[in-house]
Amino acid sequence: MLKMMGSSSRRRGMSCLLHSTPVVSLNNYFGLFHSQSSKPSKSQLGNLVRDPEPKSTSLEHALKVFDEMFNTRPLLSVVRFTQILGNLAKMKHYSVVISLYKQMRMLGIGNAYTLTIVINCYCRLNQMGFSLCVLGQFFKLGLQPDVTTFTTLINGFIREERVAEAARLFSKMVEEGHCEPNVVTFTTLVKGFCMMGNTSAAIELLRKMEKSGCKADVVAYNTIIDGLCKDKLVVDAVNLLSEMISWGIAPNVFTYTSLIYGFCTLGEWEEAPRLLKEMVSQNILPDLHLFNVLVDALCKEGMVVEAKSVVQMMIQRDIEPDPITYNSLMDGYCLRGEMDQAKKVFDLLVSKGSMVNVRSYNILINGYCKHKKIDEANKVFQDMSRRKLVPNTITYNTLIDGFCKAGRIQEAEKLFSQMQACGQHPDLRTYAILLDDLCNSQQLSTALELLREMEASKLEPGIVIYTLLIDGLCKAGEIQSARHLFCGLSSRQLQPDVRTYTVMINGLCNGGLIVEADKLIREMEERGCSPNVCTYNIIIRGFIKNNEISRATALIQQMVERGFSADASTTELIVDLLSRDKVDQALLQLFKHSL
DNA sequence: CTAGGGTTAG
Repeated sequence: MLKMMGSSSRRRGMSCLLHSTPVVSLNNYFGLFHSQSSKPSKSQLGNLVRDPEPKSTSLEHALKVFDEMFNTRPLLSVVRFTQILGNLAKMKHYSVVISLYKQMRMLGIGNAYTLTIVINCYCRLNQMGFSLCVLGQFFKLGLQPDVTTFTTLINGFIREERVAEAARLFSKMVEEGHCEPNVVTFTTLVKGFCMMGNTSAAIELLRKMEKSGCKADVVAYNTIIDGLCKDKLVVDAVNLLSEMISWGIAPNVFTYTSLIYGFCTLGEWEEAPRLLKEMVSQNILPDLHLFNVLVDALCKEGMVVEAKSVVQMMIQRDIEPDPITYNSLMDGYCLRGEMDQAKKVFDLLVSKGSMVNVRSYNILINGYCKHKKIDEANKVFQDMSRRKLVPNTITYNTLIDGFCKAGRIQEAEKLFSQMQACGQHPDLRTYAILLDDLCNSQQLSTALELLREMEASKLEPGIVIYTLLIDGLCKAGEIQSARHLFCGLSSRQLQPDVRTYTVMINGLCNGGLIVEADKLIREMEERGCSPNVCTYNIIIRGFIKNNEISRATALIQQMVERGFSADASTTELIVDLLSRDKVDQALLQLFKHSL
């Protein structure tokens, strides 16, 4: 049932192919850039781009320079040291920066810039605790953190999705008079609000920033436009585009990437070529990142042929597709079940040097699992070690799920032990997969044991896990235990969500506990959790089956009023009811309206 | 010499 109530309802795979023909023809995508003539020859470019190890060479160089600097007397200026640290940080050698800084500190070298770089490195390594320790060092060394330091810390919290703490630090910085936020500080927090899906708070903050005399720039607008597009509020995003242009702020390739993504996920395919034309006419050239977004959007809707034509176009424009491009394409083929094509893309990645990565493997393994080719999936999994690639938690979860769905529980359990032995930690999804399977095969005591194992480990089972178990218990007829688990949620600081309520209501209905089910659907509403279409269908079916016609009628009315409609099996029950003349004309009328 | 924006898998 959990599957039926599906979480992210993003349309995937075949369904859309059946219902919609792509609006945009290949010619539209191809024809776009024909006006642009001069292109550099590509073979040389390709060689340049594939410099085997640019990172490590400059890393070695930097380390050598640093070593000499440490041994030079008198010591060189702190600025020289800090410059190199900054460059290493830009090359993402965060832990290297940190260890070099520790050596610097022993020699007494370091200023506010140095410390800010170090804070940023800890943030990038998701080590906010250490970032805050470095903030403490400012005061110990008699240095003042500035707006950049605070912005870096705010960004660190946001990277860990700790948006409330980010906002608190922002206020603290202002209220305690440390420093005034600038456009970067505001934009950082705006991003945090967007990440939480609170785009209206993000826009409010943008307005507040402008009122405080701090002008928005292209990055600030891009951040909000992107947030809106991800929330499918593309109309609002386009309005902000007009607004920024009216202020004389020119959009760039980031702006267009977000907008194209937004329109594509709405299925408004004709907008992508239009926007591409519009940007090219303003001399903004699409880059690899933008093309990757387009390829992925097309693939997610099953339009792999079109995606492939975009890839052709990239190559024509001397933008080399990267592993991300090919991984998206592969996933597109997997979604359609065209596994031979997916494998071809995979082989292409392999042939292009070592462009395959763990993610490529995960995509292919998932494709095989979803199309019931578990042995193929297993073969691909075995192949990873030959390429010295280490399977991660996602790899194991995918394959474990595949084995479970194929009814091969023993192999699934073997993999579970193997992942722990290999040091890949099971996460909440791992447990969800196993619990779901144990529930489906009625092994409830094992499931409860696994729950206890989770509770004992560092992983805190979330509401999803409890919902799975409540559902399992209900289906096994253990309503009392299910109810007990449900009631215990609040003492575990967990809020039931719409699925938890629905699962519990379903259990109560199946157990004939109609009054209690009726009470629960009211209670969820009172607690700010509205029933969805699934909840209504389940409870209405439950009521009809228990011959509670008047309760069912009331809920049908409520459901219709809220714009939901009955699904096939509920409809069947209602039609049957009507044919047996069990209900009054009012319900008949109501039901006609709902169809 | 330090901070902010767009992409892929369960």
